[in-house]
Formats: sequence, C-alpha cells, structure tokens
Amino acid sequence: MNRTDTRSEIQTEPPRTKRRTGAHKPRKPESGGSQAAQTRESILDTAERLFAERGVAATSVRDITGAAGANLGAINYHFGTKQELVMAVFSRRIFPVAERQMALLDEAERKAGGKPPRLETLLEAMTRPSIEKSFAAGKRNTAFMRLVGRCYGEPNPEVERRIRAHVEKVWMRFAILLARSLPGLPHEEMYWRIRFMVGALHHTLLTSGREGSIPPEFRKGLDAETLIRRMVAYAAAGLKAGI
Amino acid sequence: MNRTDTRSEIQTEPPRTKRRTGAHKPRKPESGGSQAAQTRESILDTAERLFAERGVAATSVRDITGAAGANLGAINYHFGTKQELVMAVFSRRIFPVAERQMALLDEAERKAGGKPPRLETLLEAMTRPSIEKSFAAGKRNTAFMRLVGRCYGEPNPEVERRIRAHVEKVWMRFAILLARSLPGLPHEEMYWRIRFMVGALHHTLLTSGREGSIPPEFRKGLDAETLIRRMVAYAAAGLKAGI
DNA sequence: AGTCCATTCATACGTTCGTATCATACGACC
DNA sequence: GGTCGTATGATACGAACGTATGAATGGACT
Repeated sequence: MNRTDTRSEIQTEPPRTKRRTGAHKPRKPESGGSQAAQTRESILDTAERLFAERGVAATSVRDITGAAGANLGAINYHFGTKQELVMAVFSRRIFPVAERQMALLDEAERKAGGKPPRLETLLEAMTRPSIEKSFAAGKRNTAFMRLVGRCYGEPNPEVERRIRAHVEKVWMRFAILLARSLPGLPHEEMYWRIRFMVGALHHTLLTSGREGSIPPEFRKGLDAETLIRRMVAYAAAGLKAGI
Repeated sequence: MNRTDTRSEIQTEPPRTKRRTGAHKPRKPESGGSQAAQTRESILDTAERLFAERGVAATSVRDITGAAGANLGAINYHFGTKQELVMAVFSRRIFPVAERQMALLDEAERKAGGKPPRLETLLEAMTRPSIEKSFAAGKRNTAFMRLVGRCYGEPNPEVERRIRAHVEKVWMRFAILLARSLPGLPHEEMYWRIRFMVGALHHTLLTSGREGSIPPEFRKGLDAETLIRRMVAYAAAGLKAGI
C-alpha cells in the first residue's frame, strides 16, 4: 500500500481552512430595495444560474461574484461560507415549491370530502408547483428548472440532508393519499411507481433547461399547462397499470 | 461594473495549465493481467466509484490515486489528463450498454418479421442492459448504477457531447420503432413520453445506488428482473395512455 | 551480465480555490 | 457637521488543485 496522499477518502467536502474565525452575520436586512438586499439577491440569482449550468462544485465564488458584479468579500459578508450560500440558493427555490405541493394536497383532500381524491388531482398537486415556476412570465426559466432537477443527483451532502428530507416529507404525504385513491395497488409496487414519476419530473426539468436540448418541432407549443397535462396523463396511466 | 475577477464567465472547465507538453501515450497494453493494465483498471474502478459518489468536479486526482493505492503520476502516465480519465470512466460503461440496447432493438425487429414489434419488447430492450449490469453478480453494483444515472445531469461538457450523442442515437432508433408500434400516437406526444421514460430509468439508477435511499421493506426482493418488469409495465401503460 | 524500455515514484510548479482581514465609503441619526 | 454602524473594496494567506518532470525500478531480451 504505497500512496502519495494520505488524506482520508471518506470526507466528501474537504474543509479548505482550519477554522472560520470571523463569521460576522449581517442582521436580517429589511429585504426590500435596500442596496445590501439588492447585492444579496443578485448573488443568489447569479449563483443559481451558474449552479444550474455547471453544478455546485465546478462553480467558484469568484465566478459568482464576478458575474454578479459584486465584490469577492460579499460572499463572506452576506453568507459566511460557500456552503451556506449553496444552501440559501437551493432553499430559496425548493421550500416554496414543497409548501405549494403540500397546500395543493391539502386542498385536494379537503375538496374530496371524506372520499379519496381523484388520482389526477393528486398528481397535479405534485407536478404543478415546479413546472409552473419553470415557465414563470410565460417563458422558460431554465435556471430554476435545472436547479430543481439537480436537487437529486447533487452530491453535496448538506443539500441532500436538509433539502431532500424536507421534500420527501411531501412525497410521503402524497404516498399516503395515493394509497387511498389506488386501494388495490400493493405498497411495494406503488413505491416504485412513485419513484418513476419523480424521475420523469426531475429529469424533464433538468434536461429541458439545457439550451438546444429540445428539438424545435417539439419546443413550440410547450407551456406549463401542456407539460403538466402530459406528465399527469403519463403518470396516471403508469400508476393504474395492472401488475 | 466593478468586478474583482475579470475571467470570462463563459468557460465551463477552466484550463489549469497553459499547455500540456509531455503527454506520453503508453502503447496500448495487452489488456491482460499485466501489472500496468492492473493499475489502469484499478484507477478506473476507483474513479468510477468516487465519481458516482461525489461527482466528477468534487473528486480530485489525488483522491483517486490515493484510494486506488496508485501513484499520483499514474494518472498522467495512463490517461494524460483528468478529462481523458473522465471520458475513459464513462465510456467504459456507457458504450457497451448502448451497444447492447441497439442489439436488442435489432433482435426485436428481426423476430417481429415485417410487423411492428410488441411495445413491451422495445421497452425491455432499452431498460434491460443498464438494469442488468446494475445487479451484476446478484448484488447491486451501486457505482455503476449511479454513474449511468449521472450521465445526464453531469455538467461536464465533454461528457455531454461524446457520450450523450452516442446514447441518443440509440434512443432515436427506439423512437422510430416505437412509432410503428404505436401508430396512433402523435409524434410530439411520443417525444415527451420517451423523455419521461428516460427520466424514470436514470433517476431510479442514480438514486437507488445511494446507500439507505431505499427503505428496507422495499429493498428486499429487489432484483434486476423485478425492476425491469416494473419499469416496462409502468412505461408501457404511460405510452399507451389516451391523449 | 548488460541493455533497454515500460512503469512507478517522489517531488516541483504555477494556478485557483475558499476564506479572512483591514481599510474605505456611505447613509442615518445626534 | 461629526459619529457610528452597515456594506463594499482591495488584498493576503495557506491549502488543494491539475499537471509536469526526472530519477528509480524491474522484467524481458540480447
């Protein structure tokens, strides 16, 4: 066993410095149009775009501040570390989507009275929030699409723990409602079909955000409602398939 | 526009050195049990595992050689640059899968005589090769699973160009055969349903490779044939859904 | 025994990384 | 107008990065 480098291979995000000494947290800004809040948002926007394009590990804080027209020190000042910036970028987008999904599930259950909600209603509750945001203002928001798609698959362990745990609570609730709407389906079968559905949703968002990934003849006429309708129809048929 | 760093933000993989001067290509080894070939394979295996776990950008060549018990210089000697190692790691796994898919498509067409092949046969041709390899030797080959799943979503531009172009030729052929088996389905609808299927397949491979990602009650009884059957049934139902 | 050549090793170089520090700029309040 | 705290700017530091290089090593052949 002759190795040049003796660092453990277990660590996944090697700390670049021994100890952070001066983490001055700026007090929560009034989050309005103040100059500071503007800088903060600009950094978040730029980081979101670059993370979506290249991934987190391949994007340096200098890339971000440079493209945002901000100073290098702004990262440390507003976020402390790169890792906290990463968390902020993902949290800002993912948590609202998860909350909207949960709200739509609640609404579906409420409107159904005591009966199980319609399958398609549940599926729409899970797909609409992210897809709708992906077409904000009528055009494709490619950075948002790819960022959401990157949530799974992003090997950053902190993102995994914090974000995925939150997101999967929603999917768990969806699964419970789904079991009532599809009483004949064995739980094991349902588990895998939900995974297939998650895959279709995230893969579509991730790869549709890429420029040139959709042939022109299939891109025209693509909007949020059409995509939701297609995905719901596909998933509903798959979930109802005989075993 | 006051920026500290003036590097262009366009570049996606910044060159770490000006020019590679001494790229000595070792002549193709006899690929048998020679000591050199063993080192090469060990590096490929280790890189595959680490890329699958952490992603390409977050894995350094020192991580790889360290974990493989090889010398740092072995990367330069056997592969030239990290980028060429990355390509070798992906190529080694993806191309055989794509060839097997193509062969199964050919076989499906041949066996069907002049008629369109059965839908399920086509779906199996696309899913079996990667899933089967993921359960090589009876147990889950998690590194392979995640590596395949990472193909899309890996923002490395070279991987994108070379690998994805090759893989998508197979999917294109699949689409042509599929159109004959599902004559009523509009092309646009079919295009998106194929994307959903690709997403389900890749997402399942990517996330199932993660330790602890499958609850124990759903992991037992999981083998290649069961997963293929589930995925084919789900995709077939989705593809046949009414518009 | 001696030569050669493929491979491995140790180490070096220059760059980029994340983070920290300190000086300066600026607006609100007395 | 002076003071103070928030925000920004320029720069520094050490670690880790990809890559390069030249010396050792060792087996195969003459």
